[in-house]
Order: sequence, then structure tokens, then C-alpha cells
Amino acid sequence: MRLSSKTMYALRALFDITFHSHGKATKIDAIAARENVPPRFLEQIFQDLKAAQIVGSKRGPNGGYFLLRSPETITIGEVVRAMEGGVEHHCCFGSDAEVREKCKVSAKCVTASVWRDISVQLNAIMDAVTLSELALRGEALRLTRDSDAGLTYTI
Amino acid sequence: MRLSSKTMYALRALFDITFHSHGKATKIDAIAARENVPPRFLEQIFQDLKAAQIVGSKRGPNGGYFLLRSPETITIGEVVRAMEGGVEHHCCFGSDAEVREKCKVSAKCVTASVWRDISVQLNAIMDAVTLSELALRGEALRLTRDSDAGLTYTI
DNA sequence: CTAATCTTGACCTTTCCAGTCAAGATTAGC
DNA sequence: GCTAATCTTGACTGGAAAGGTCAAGATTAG
Repeated sequence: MRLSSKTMYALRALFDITFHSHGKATKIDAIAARENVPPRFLEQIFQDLKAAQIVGSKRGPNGGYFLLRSPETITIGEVVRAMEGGVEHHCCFGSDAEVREKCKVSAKCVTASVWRDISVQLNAIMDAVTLSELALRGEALRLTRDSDAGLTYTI
Repeated sequence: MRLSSKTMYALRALFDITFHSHGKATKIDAIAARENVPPRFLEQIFQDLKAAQIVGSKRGPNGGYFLLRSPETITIGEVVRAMEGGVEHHCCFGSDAEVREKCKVSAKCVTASVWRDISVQLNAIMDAVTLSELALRGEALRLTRDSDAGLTYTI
């Protein structure tokens, strides 16, 4: 019930491309430095994001990874599902096919049905947040910090 | 982003006590047999549930585990948090204290704030489902199956 | 007393996470 | 066409966590 670092890194990386490059090609090393993510690991992460059709890539000098769609259309939920194989609707216990089948027959699988409902709701929540919202929050945080610093003078 | 088997087993076990014993003392072996859970593992699980003040225990003949409160007051969320240590609000990446501190200072931790919001909502969703609701679903499923079986005769 | 239960805690195996690395394929710009 | 900057592919690894197992002891009903 926790996000893997991989997913968190992926979100940070996508935020970075949105926030610093407005979705345009950005190189791994720059992202890794800004977001404090192991660069080699980030490569692997971007492969997954690319397979999920969330980012595209360009090789060679001035290359990098870029968003394939506009930030308003990329949701947190999509990213999480891409990285973690989705919130698992695993029926009852285990991912074993035979057990799942047996479970269906026994019809005792109440917990699974409840969990399925919950995961649908969770996906809806995550799909309600987009990359552009992340970027907005970034601005907000930054602004807050700046104004905080600026407002140190009180009467 | 998935529930561990331990949590699923815990939910099934609590459902079992509610559904078959109405919350009263039930022995591990009976639950394990009905719910198809490894009995030794179930022992371990009940220790956690007991530590979380969700169940109590009675030793000796006619002993077993029982609900400490009525099923309407025990939520899925509570059980999940007890078993998994809650939905982790882990700030940014890693559970390392130093990193978390640095993260706070940098104020770049947008993803963490978003995830915190999401996890609050998720907990609310899970807290909206109680053990008695599970029991109701159990009845519903059973009824459905029975009537299905009974209606095999069609004209 | 004794048989049925839970209790405690050590132990084990397997899988997966988090991360590293090397060698190759592509492309921009000179 | 060279060369340097990038991504690409895929193998590899150490450590931790998941998922169980087991044995010996403490309690209690009858």
C-alpha cells in the first residue's frame, strides 16, 4: 500500500519536464541533477514511461525525453498504473490463476469485491490530478517561499 | 500499491468471525479451514490484529479470537493501517530522515504534497466500509448463488 | 490433569525493489 | 564523415521484505 520509489521518481521526473521545460525534450542528466534521482535508475524509469506512451525520446545532442501529450491530459493515475501495473484488483489472495478460479466458484470472496470497489474509487481520485496541476502546485510552493522571504519585514 | 496477502488474509479472517460467529470467539483452525489461509500464518496475523486492539483472545478449550468492538465500528481502513502501517505518506523518496528534512527545505516536493492529499482521500474511502458491510455482502453473495442454483429449471 | 488453545519468537525461502553497469545504436553539428 | 552527446537494451546484484513454517511454552475449561 505504498508507492515504490520508482513511481515517485517517475512523478518527479514528469513534473520536472513539465515545470522546467514545458514538456519539451529534456535530458536525463539534467532531470536527475535537479530532482536528485540516480541517473542510471532514471533511464530505466523512462523506458517504462515510454512503453506506456507517456513520453517520447530523441537521441543525440540536444536530445532527451519529452511529453507525448499536453500536461493537462496526463494524470497521476495513468503514471501510477504504468509504473506499478495498476492498483491490483487481485482477487482474494495471491496472483495464482488456479486460486482465483477456485475463488470465483466458492463465491466467498467478499473481500475481493470490496477491494475492487475501493480501487475503482482510488483510480478515479488519481485520475483527477494532472501533470499541469502538479506544475501549478510547483509555482504555488515557489511563490509561497519567495513571498515568505520577501515579507520578512513587518512593521 | 497493492495490498499484501497478509492484509487480505486479515480481512477475510475478520469477515469470517463476523459472518460465522457474529464476532464471538472463533478458533484459528476453523477460520483457516473455512477461509483457506495457512493456519500458522494466521496466528501471526492475529497477533498484529490483537496489538491493534481490533480483536481479543481467549486461551484453552473453546477459546479463540473475537472482535473487541461491534462490526459496525471496525473499518477496512483501520485494518489496513494496522497491517501495513498505514498508507505511507512518505515524503518524496526513501524513508531516510535526512532526505526528508532536505526535501522540506528545498520546497520542491510537489509530488509528496499531492500524494498526501490522495492518501487522505483513500483513507476516507476505506474508513467508509465496515465489517458489518462485509457481512452484508457475504449474505448477498450467498443469496445470489443459492437462487441461481435454484433457478436452474427454466421453461 | 489433560487436552485444546493461544503465545512467543526464531527460522527459512523466494521474490522483488532499488540501483549499477557495459556495450551499442542514433543523431546533431562541425 | 567524425565525433561527442544522448538514448537503448538488457544483464547483473545486494539487501530487504513478503510469505510462510515450526517448536516449545503458557493458559484455561472441564
